[in-house]
Amino acid sequence: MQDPAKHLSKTLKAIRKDRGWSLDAAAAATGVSKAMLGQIERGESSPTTATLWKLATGFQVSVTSLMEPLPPGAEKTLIRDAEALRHLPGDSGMAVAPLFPFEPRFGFEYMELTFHPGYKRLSEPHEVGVVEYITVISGEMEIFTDDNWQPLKTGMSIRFRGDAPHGYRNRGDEKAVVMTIIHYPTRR
Amino acid sequence: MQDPAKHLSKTLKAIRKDRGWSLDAAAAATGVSKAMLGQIERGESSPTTATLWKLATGFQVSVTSLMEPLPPGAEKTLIRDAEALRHLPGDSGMAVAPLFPFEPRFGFEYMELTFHPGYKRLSEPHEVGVVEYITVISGEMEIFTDDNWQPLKTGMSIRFRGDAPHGYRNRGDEKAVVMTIIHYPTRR
DNA sequence: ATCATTTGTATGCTATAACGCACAAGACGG
DNA sequence: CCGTCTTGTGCGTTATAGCATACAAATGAT
Repeated sequence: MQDPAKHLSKTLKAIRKDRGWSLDAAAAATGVSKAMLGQIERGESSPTTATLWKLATGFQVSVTSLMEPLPPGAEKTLIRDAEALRHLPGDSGMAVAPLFPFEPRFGFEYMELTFHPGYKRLSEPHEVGVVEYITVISGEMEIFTDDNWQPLKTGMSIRFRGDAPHGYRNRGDEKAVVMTIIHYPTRR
Repeated sequence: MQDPAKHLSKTLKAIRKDRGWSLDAAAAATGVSKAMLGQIERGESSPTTATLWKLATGFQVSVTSLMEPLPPGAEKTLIRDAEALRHLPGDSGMAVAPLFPFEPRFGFEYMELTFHPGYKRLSEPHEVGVVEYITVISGEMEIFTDDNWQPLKTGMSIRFRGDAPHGYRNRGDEKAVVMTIIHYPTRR
């Protein structure tokens, strides 16, 4: 997040110009007076949430896009090798390769997990609203969710609530490798 | 989006109560007077973007979470089998299995791509702010980004801008399978 | 019980968001 | 050159966001 006022004024004007709208046209579309629109664009006024709402709906954009400067820049290409990142935390039986850690602007983390034969773990519910994605890359495993164990073969994916009791286990005799996305709602 | 006023008042109070803060404590943390805080929580006042900013930073949450009602709930567990979903669009040489299509509240789509030997494709830049993640599940391939071809072996991942010219090719003699996440910025 | 402390709400006041209208600068055609 | 239209900005008024303070109800301690 940054200073919102400057961002708001700039993007608002940019959007309007992009559509070729005059202040009058924008006023008609949003229900906000053109005088106020001009002041906001010039940074002389900081609108209330009510008018912010009118602006967003009138322009058909999200409130977020008006408030949060989206690309915090520095969008560099990143390359990760799971082989190099993989490590065994504490108890083991499982290895984790944190490919792309959580970043607020994306809202999720992305990693590779390896479950060795016999591994089993029941996880406490996370923060409310968390959603987990799992794709089985090799081997087979089972996910506990909605009160039963769900078998997943290679190539299968599952999406389930992370804020409910859930678990992972590998009852096969070869290791299971999965890709995991954990999406957090509230921090976005 | 919904009526923001009610959402704001409710969530603001919920967050404050969740932390066990009094109006005084919240006022100290945010820099907004407790009288105003009370009015906002009661829906009697619609704050300006400036104070909305103070609230978000003081409570250490995103502006978005205060403005946009997040998950409409009903988070059912979903299971996808790439084998069943996989299909070849048009020209072919590539197969796509759309595991989890785009949903606004998550902000990304998630799919499996298969590139057959000899496949090559240069992609036009997408919408600005788009970021792509690719993990090579099997085989090897190359990604064109930042003006050169980046080789990726099995197990390697890359993250790059989708709003710049980029491409995919498979110069090996076995097919390459990758998992792809395409993240869209604040699209509505 | 009584007093002190902490809670949220109500009050009066100032700053400013928001409106409608009027105005000045440029564009275009006559 | 002169109307006429469109653009954005300036002005005066009203509505309300925002603050500081005072107040009433609840909580707690002795």
